Amino acid sequence: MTVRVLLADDEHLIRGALAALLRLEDDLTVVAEAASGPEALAMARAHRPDVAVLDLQMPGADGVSVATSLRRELPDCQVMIVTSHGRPGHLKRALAVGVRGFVPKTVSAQQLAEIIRTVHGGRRYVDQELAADAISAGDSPLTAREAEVLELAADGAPIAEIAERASLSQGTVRNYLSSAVTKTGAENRHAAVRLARERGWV
Amino acid sequence: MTVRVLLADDEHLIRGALAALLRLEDDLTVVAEAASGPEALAMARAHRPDVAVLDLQMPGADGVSVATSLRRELPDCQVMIVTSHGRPGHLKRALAVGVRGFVPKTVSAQQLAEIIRTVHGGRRYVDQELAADAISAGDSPLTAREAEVLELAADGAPIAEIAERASLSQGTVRNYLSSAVTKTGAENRHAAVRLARERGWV
DNA sequence: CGGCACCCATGACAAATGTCAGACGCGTCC
DNA sequence: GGACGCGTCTGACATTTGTCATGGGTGCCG
Repeated sequence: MTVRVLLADDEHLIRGALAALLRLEDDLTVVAEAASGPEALAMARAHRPDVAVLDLQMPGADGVSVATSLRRELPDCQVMIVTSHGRPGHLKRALAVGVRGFVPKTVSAQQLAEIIRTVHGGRRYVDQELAADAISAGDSPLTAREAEVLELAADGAPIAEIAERASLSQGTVRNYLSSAVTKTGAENRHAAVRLARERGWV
Repeated sequence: MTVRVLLADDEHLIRGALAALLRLEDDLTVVAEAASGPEALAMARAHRPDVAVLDLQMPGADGVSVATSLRRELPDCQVMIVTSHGRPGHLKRALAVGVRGFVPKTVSAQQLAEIIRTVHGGRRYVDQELAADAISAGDSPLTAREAEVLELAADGAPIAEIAERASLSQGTVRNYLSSAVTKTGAENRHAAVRLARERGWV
C-alpha cells in the first residue's frame, strides 16, 4: 500500500527533481503535479491524494490558502507545506488551517520522504528551527485594524492614500499607525511594517 | 568526454534533487556540491569544474559575488546562475561580471541540462522573459551616491541614521533622496526604494 | 450594570521629511 | 580655459508625519 502524493511548486526544475527523488522511494507514488495554487486544487480534486506537498509561494493562491480549501474539500488528504523562507507568521497561519507538516527546503530528500510518511501516519512534523522562531516571535500585539492599516502602508504609500484605501479618516489612520509603531518598537511606520512582517504579524 | 559540473544551492532538497537529475544525463557529471557561497568557492578551487551552476541567493556570499571571484580565479570555468526571483538588476549585474547563463527555476531539468551544454560550449543563454524585463526596466537614472543613500534607506531608517551611516550631513541625504524620489516618480523615499529594487537599480 | 478593549474620529502641537535655491570644489571633456 | 556634471554642504520653507488628549460608539465579560 503506497502513499499517493500530490506535488505543487511553481518552479518546474524543483518540482520535477522532487518528483524524481520521491519516485525512488517504493512506498511513495507521485500521482499529480501542479504549478500554481488553483491547479493544485484541481489536481487534488481529480486525483484525491493521501498527502499534498505544497510550496508556500505559488502564483494564483499561496500554499496556506490552498491548504484551507483542501482541508475543507478533502478532509482525508493530509497537507504539508515546503518553503524556502520560513517566516514565523506563515507557520502560524499554516498550523491554524490544519496543515500537518511544515518544513524548510534545507532538508534532504530522505528526510522529506520520512516526513511524508509521518504526516500520512496522522502525526505532525514541524521544523525545530522554525518552531523556535515562531514561539520567540510571540503573539501579535496588534489589533485587527492596526494590522490592516499596516499592510496598506507596506508599499510606502502616503497616509492620504492609505486612508482612502481603508475608507478611514487620515487622523484615524495616523492613530492606528502610531499605535502600531509604538507596539513594534519601530522608528517609524515603514520600519514597523518590516518588523511586523519579520515576526509574522501581518 | 563529460562536462564536470559544480552545483551550489543552500537548499539541500533542491540541490540533491538537481544533482540526481543531472546525473541521469550521461554527458554531465556533478563533481561537487556546495551549500553556501564560500563553500562553493572552495569546492571550485578543489575540483576545477567546467561549469558552475550557482543559486542567486546563498548564505555567506550571493551568486554574483561568487561568480566574480570564480571568473578571476578559474577563467576556464563557465559560470551560470539559477534563480527563483528574477529581478532585472540581478541579471544585469551577473552579465557584467561574466556570467554566461542566467535561468529561472521554472525551466525543466531537460532544458537545464541543455543550457549547461550550451554554456560549456562557450555560448551564452539568457532567459527570454528576464531579458525583456531587464531591457524594459532601462538604465538606472540614479547617480552612484543616490543609489547608495537609497539603499541605506531601505530598512525604513530615519534620515539621521542614514546620514550617520553614510557619513553625510542630513541635508545632503535629504537632497539625494529628494532627487531619487523625483527620478523614480515615487511618492516618498520608501516607495522609491521599492521601485528602484523592482527595476534593479539598487 | 460597570468596566474594558476596540473602533472611529477630531484637533493641536512637535518632529521628521520633502523641496528649493544657492554655493564651493573636483574632475572630465571639448 | 570654460562648460558641465557630480558630490557636498547650508539654510529656509511647506508639507507630511508622529504623538497626544479627548470624545463617542460598540460589544463583550465578570
